[in-house]
Amino acid sequence: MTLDERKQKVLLAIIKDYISTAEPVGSRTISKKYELGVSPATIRNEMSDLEELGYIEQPHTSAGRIPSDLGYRYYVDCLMKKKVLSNEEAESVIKGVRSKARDVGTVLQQTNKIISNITNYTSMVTGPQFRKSNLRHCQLVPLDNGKVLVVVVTDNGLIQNRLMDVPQTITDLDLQKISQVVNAKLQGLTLEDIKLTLIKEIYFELSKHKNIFDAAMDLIQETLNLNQQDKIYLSGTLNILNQPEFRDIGRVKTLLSLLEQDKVLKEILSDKVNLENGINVTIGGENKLEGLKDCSTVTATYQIDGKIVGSVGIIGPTRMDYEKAVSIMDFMTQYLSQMMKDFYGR
Amino acid sequence: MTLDERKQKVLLAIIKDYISTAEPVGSRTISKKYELGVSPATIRNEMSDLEELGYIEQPHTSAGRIPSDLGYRYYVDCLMKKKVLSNEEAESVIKGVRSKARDVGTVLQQTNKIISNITNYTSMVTGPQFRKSNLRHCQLVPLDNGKVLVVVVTDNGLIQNRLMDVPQTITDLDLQKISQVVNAKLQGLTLEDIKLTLIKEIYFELSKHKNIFDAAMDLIQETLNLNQQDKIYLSGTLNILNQPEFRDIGRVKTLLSLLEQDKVLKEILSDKVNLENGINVTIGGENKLEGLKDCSTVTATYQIDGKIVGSVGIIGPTRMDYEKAVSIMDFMTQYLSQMMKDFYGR
DNA sequence: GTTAGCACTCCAATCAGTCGAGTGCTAATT
DNA sequence: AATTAGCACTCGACTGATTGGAGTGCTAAC
Repeated sequence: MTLDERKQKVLLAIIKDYISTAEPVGSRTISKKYELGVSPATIRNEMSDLEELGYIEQPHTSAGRIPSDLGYRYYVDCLMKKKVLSNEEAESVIKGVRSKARDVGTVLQQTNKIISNITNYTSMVTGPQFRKSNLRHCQLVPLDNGKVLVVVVTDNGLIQNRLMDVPQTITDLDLQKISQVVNAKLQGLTLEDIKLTLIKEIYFELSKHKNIFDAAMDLIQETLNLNQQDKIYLSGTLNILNQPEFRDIGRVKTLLSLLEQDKVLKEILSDKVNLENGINVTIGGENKLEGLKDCSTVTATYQIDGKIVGSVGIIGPTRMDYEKAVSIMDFMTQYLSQMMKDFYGR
Repeated sequence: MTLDERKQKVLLAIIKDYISTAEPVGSRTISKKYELGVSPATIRNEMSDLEELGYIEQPHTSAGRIPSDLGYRYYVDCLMKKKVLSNEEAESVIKGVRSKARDVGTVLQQTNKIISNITNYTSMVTGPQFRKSNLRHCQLVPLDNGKVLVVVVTDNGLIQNRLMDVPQTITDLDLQKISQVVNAKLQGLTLEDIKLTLIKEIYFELSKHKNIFDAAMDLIQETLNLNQQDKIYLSGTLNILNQPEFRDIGRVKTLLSLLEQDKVLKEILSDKVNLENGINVTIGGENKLEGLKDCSTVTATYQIDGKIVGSVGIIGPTRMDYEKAVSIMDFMTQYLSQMMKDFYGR
């Protein structure tokens, strides 16, 4: 559905004004603040039409209009201009991340923080997820007192370890041998591969040290699995308390409870991950979750070697500054892709 | 200061009633609900006295009375009976933790969760802190592509690791040798010991592999340091939203912002850690932090081999159910001490 | 020392009245 | 045919007055 030019202008004015003031906007305001060169009465007629078409609504008679979900949708899809971050802003972002960029975790966390600070909404990031990670190395490190440290490393750099007891009868040499066998047989394989065939083979070879081997396998499995349900970083949760639409404690509670659940965050981030462009906006009632009906989310993905490996998201009120949100997401995901290349790329 | 028996009863009644209803309590209520055998008028006189003494106060004329900080203090110190957890409750706690008790972190987290669930307040726990930890083991694990994994284990079970690049010219054997030397020289030592003397000695021995050794030392240092500024687990932050005294968004924000800062939590937990008994109650204005003036905290410590190594804390409104809070803290710290013995004790 | 009785205070809730912002309609204007 | 001025109308937000109830403090009687 396409609107004539003046209607577009009116809708745009309403949305912009409402986004910045959070108050219903009336015909007089528009004709004064935005230069359309027509009288309030004309605007009123246009508004009446726009309301009929479903793009705006009235909280009650004798109040101004506010955009409906559909109105926002039209705005995001057709009216909004893509803004690019100013050089200054970009600089400060880059500096903010670089200064602390030791490992992937910190970079993600830092990026996240910056997003929530700039936007004043809540933001979240998932770490790089690889479809299947391979076992890179497994090592049994003997400590004193019959304790053994099991270390598992995957090819995407995840490291997990666990302390375990072993009978004193097992020597360092035994451990070395186990390590060797495990590595020789399983290195480079995915979890599925490992599960499918090879275990029996090793069992045979290592039958003497069955329980140690079991423990090691346990950790390997856990580690290789862990990637898929990776950590989600969250930042700026309390920012929603600044939004006038969340002056009600009940709402705050509902939303904060949702944000506490990783499952929910994951759902938000992975919802429409397959879209071509990358940046995706979900407005108000478009959200599947009941508790997000008054919120909008902006999600995007970042890449390594052209493959999508993680996502970034913002949650704010439906009355969100979409222009800003989108432009920041755009910049940040590009930047993240860049940074990730340094860590993982070939 | 000691009060006559009837005044005590009246004060107790006011506090109990106020804790459970959050409404100022009047003389009539007391004479009806609590069996003191006297008329409202008499109660009024007593209340007037109690107010003069500073134990209760009136929000405004013609309202009932509410306990003052001093009143709560008297209650906690003199009037409150120590309750012991019922067998049922204790059972369910134990079950709740046991079922997931794989490592120390999970136990602490689980304990924490249970505390906040039972009390409906916010709770926090610090992990075991040892004054100085010793290096137990350091291992360089060669991976492919010239990557090396450095693993450091301390005697209290903390494990850290880091991936690093080394020139291809270094062989597995070199690495083994470095590991050996480092372990031989540094095992069992604290950070101070290591810093002071031995480094030069090793430098000499390993002069060929200076940069690898440097990296390893870096991680060792970091790991041995890490204990002191250990992780703090937090649970049930949103519970405060259930409290009527936090119906105001501004307050919620202040408090939640405080709880986001580890520094603040640490301060709360370590404030009076040296008291004999272990369980410590800080009421309203007794808190040093301005933002906690309307809150009370209950903190306690747990032990390993008789030494205090960590603390547990609850934060709630001043109108807190101190009896419940204290009894749960009592049980939980004992239980934690018990559990820790399994992990670390001799 | 205790209590009944009563005047008094103050909050909370309710209601009427007013104001102003904003609309929708109509008729006049361009 | 589109635009606009004018006007009646609606409705929420605010104001102020009124009322009811909970609770106190004081006094005098028991």
